[in-house]
Amino acid sequence: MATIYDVAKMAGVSTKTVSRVLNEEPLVAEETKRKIMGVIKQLDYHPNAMASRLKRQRSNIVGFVVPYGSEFVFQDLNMMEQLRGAHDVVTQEGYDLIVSAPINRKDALQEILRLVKHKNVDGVILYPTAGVDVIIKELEAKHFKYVTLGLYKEDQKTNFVIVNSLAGGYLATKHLLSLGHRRIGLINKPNAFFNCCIEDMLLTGYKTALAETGVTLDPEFMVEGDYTIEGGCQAFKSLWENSNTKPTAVICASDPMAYGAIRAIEDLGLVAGKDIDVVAGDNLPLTRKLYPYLSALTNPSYEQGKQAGKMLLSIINEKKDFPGVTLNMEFVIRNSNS
Amino acid sequence: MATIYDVAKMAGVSTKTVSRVLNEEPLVAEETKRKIMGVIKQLDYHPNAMASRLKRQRSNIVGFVVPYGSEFVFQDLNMMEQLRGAHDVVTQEGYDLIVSAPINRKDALQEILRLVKHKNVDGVILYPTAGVDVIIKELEAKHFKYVTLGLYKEDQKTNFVIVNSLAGGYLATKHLLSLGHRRIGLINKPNAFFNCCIEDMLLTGYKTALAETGVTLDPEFMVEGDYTIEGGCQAFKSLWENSNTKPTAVICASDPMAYGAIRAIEDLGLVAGKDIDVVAGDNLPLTRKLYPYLSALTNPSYEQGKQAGKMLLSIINEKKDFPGVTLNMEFVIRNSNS
DNA sequence: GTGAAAGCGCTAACAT
DNA sequence: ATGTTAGCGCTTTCAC
Repeated sequence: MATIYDVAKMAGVSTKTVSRVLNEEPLVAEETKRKIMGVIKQLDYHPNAMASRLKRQRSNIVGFVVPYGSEFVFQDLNMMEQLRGAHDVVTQEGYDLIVSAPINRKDALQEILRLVKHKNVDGVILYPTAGVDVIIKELEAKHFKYVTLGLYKEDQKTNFVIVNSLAGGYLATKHLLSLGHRRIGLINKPNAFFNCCIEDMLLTGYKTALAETGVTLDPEFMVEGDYTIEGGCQAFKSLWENSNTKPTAVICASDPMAYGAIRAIEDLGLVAGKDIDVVAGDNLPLTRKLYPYLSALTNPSYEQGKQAGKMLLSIINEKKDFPGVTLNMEFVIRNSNS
Repeated sequence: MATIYDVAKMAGVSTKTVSRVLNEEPLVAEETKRKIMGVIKQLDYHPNAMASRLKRQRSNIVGFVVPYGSEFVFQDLNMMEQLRGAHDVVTQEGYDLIVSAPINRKDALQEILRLVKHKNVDGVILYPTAGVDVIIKELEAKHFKYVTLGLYKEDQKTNFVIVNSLAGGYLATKHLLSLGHRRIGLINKPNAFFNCCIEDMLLTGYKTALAETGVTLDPEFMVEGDYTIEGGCQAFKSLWENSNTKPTAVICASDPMAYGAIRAIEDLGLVAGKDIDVVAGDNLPLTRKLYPYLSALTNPSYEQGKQAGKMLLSIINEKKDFPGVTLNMEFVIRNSNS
């Protein structure tokens, strides 16, 4: 493989001049430049990234570390959307993206440190999970760059991108109320799944809308799922069995749980979207195709990943923290009477 | 950040000895080793990956390049399964995985060369798409390492992992025949989607099974989808409209097409799995959860990714090509009368 | 506008 | 069993 020396020699210039051309620095005579470019093409020369990284002390790679193991992750379409958003924005800016999905939470924490301490990456995007606060303290002490998808502590002010579901929850509930529903189930996310410390805004929106309309809150209608299809199915069934007056509609905090709820509804011999109105929680592309009639909260997970990637690059380049960003969940009404 | 010199100085040894300890070479006295380990811990020293890579001329990173843009890719669960398989096996072996999903095919080809020529990665996993043969020729000329997921030319002998759907297609058809079906639709993959040059084994299996049972092949029952949900939906509808005697069962070459077919069936007021038997083409985890009653071909995409990753590492480490691997699609019967 | 030489942090010959 | 020294291929002072 040709090196910068070969190019320099053949062009009859110094390596520095070649380097200048490579890095598009000014102050190179047009002619020298043309000549060098010619030699580069002729030798099919490509600067060795490893060498320039060592010298620059920059890998131009960012890491995306996910907890819970690859099995979970690559099938979680929301996470994939976040990943996609991060991928798109960092590759756009000339960075590469390393994806790492260690098998369990403890490994994930170690993985973050491995990537960063050995200078494998210039920064990481990570999820707040139990124990992550210790890791982040260490990152900060050593000035390693990171962005969290969610809050890792209540008073986190910087370096995060989160989604607030308040408006979504409110609008979804309002919508169902306006359709005449008075017994609205809520299959919520588990109380401490990704982030341990933010208020449950979906629930708040739900409660607010009910209160505004003068509908009394029935604890029987609020259950927890675990974000999965099975969880949604079970949750709906327990909702149904344990409530004296059956719900006529249900809001699910995630799309997979909505899939599960729909299956549960069908198992009861009812028709989702007709006998029981269902609102999905993410509005994934897949959902729009599988159940086009479903009204849905819209989880901006792609945008979240994108913002996180963008923020991480800013943090890396400007060597300072950035204020956190909060995205809002929206709500999309679709025709439920298909 | 501490360097190997700091460690060497503090431990009162040479950098080489520290290096020996780091790389777990033998021939280091137990005591020196212990002392060095102590210093390493004390300084929280971590070898700089960029430096060792430059010296070793190895990045310890492999690339996974997907065509068709991130939007397509991160929502394609089969591709994600392949990615997951590759991820799991390469991370296990101490490599990192760069995922790159350029927006169009032409970019993807350039992306492969970029990753490899600049020594960003030690090798790439790639898909055979139109034009890839030129790229691969270049890779081979420069001894860059690669593995293809599919065949990029008819007579490819090495460095690929493919899935043969012959047995799956045969068994699926046989199964439907044994249930009494005589008019079996086939929603096949488009004639040249990923790989341009392998025989359509699914079709062969289908035809063989029909012939064996003495059922005459009806061209009306064979349509092409485009791998997507919408494509499957449309394909089933055209199958239905254009056939004089309607099919009573349908085999879909991919899971998303099965989802689409099911929607089409429902749109006709029929019940999938009862009025019309549906066989899905991948048996993705999601499918098992969404439509648990569906019999399905089983696309070993996770295994495919794993094998590809493994093969790539072998190619990198042993500096020679490896014979291609063919995995078989299997067939899983589930209860269709739910 | 261009070049000489030092050095990023590690590993590998080749000593001893 | 351990140390010395010379790079890996680039970028970067600083000088001209």
